[in-house]
Amino acid sequence: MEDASGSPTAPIAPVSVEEFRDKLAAVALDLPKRLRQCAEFIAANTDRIAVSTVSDLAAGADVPPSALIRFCQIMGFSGFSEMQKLFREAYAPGLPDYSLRLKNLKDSGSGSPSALLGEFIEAGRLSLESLAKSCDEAALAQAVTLLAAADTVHIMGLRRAFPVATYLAYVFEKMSVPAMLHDGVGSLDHRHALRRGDALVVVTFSPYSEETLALAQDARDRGLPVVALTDRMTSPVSRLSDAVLIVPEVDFGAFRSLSATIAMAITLAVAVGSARGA
Amino acid sequence: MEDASGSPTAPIAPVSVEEFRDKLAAVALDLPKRLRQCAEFIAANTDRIAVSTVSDLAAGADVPPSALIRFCQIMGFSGFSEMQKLFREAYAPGLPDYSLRLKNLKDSGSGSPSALLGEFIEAGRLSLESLAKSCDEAALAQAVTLLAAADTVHIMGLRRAFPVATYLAYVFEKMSVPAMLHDGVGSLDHRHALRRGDALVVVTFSPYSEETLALAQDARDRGLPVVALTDRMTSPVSRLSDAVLIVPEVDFGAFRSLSATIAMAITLAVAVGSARGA
DNA sequence: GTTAAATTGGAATTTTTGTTCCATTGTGGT
DNA sequence: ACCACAATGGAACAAAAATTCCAATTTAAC
Repeated sequence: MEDASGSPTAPIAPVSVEEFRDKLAAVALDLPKRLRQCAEFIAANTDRIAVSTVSDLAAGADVPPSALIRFCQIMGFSGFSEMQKLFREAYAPGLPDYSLRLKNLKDSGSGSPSALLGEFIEAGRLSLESLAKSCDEAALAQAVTLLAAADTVHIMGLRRAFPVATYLAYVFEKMSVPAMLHDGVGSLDHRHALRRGDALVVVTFSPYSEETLALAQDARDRGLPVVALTDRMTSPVSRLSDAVLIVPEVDFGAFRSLSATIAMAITLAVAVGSARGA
Repeated sequence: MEDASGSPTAPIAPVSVEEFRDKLAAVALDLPKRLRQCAEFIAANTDRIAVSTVSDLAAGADVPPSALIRFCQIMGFSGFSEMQKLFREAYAPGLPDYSLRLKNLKDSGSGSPSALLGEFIEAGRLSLESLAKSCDEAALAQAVTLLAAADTVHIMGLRRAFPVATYLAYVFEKMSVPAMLHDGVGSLDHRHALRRGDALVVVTFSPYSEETLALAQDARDRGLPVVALTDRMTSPVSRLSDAVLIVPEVDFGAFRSLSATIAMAITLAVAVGSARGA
């Protein structure tokens, strides 16, 4: 800790990408040759820092690795690793402590209702962000195509998937898409409602209910298109479906915020409605 | 190149992220437990492969590092490093900020399903943020108190509120809270199910359905506590309720994402369940 | 032109990370 | 109940990366 006041360059490390750029611009001007090369190369390739090694970047800047390290220290970091950390965290904000967050969620479950609400809001927000990143566009497009071509769209989902199923049915109706909601009441009574030219949407999360899987199997046997809205790619409906939409929902114990699932459901319904030209 | 034909799992490593996803979906289905955990975690966090170490990812998937390496080999790579290389090369710093990315989504292909999904995600996120700010803690606490003291909790909500009502019913059941879901099928048949000592939760949004309002009025006349989950302070249920929970849902087009409403519903149910259990 | 200070390159070292291997555990079939 | 096989976890190992250090070189000052 000898840099308390005497160092020519400020010893405080940037804590954000913006601060980093500012400091870089400030420092770059009066720097010896090799270090300036570092500064210029880094300025031009800031985005590569997160995924490169010291030697990669050093080679790119045409300097020895040690020079690059020295540059990092001038920027205020202890070394390259610490600098890289900044960029790695900036790339995936919020998600690194995913599992940690769930733990916090459980711990604070016994607190006040509004604290609980805060946690569920956070869970929902995480789910939505995650969905934005991991959405399989091809599968979504495929699902829309299949459903848009169907005569009647059948919807099946029980237990915690039931709210989603009812919501889908509601929006389909609003969009003038012929849709039928299957509840599990009279066991498999409704399966004969599936006719040639129809399509089936199944919504199911672990633990996957037998009735839902049975209906999907039935539809598949008859050659009808099946679209699945589920939680895991290894869900048993995957092998029964022509399009599988994975929604990465953040659970709290047995409970599911459904934010991402609802977003996916409404998207599906509206896109299908539009595609039909209704 | 010794992998020409003999290996049980296809030995050809993906050369693009798309190929990777396809292959992942193909192999994930028949995989033992730990390896499946790997597959699912990787599927949900594909974007973090480029900037993480083996132990980071293994910890996230809750498996030992060796299992993750084995998974990489099953995917056709020689090890983790080779797999990571693919993602480091494909690394595009195109998503600096979440909200910015959504803005781009709106601007670009406003007709495609994934653009639409972006819209709904954003709407949901805004709703959740808004709820976090505007939550009436006193009303929430009051609602929990009322419902925790009730014998049976009755739930009513139609049309677009119906999914929320079914969700509430589901979570109450999970929390061992005696609950009864009123659907509007046989008109007002169920109103006699409301008995002394019970409480009612109504969920209703503009335009407020007559049946829901009627049931709330009925409960109030009989002196039963009524909790309302609604969209406006000026909603007609307000004057009929002992606790009014306002959820500021952001609409997109004619549709309601329900993210904030679901978050409020699950909070209510879990808080009531805890209060009763304690 | 000589000397002192600063800068540089690269070898040596330390730390971290990735990979392999084997003993233990679990599972399905006779 | 036993055996054979597959899967698993973790310790030992190997590889690679980051960091330090010092001798060689350059630059600036007198």
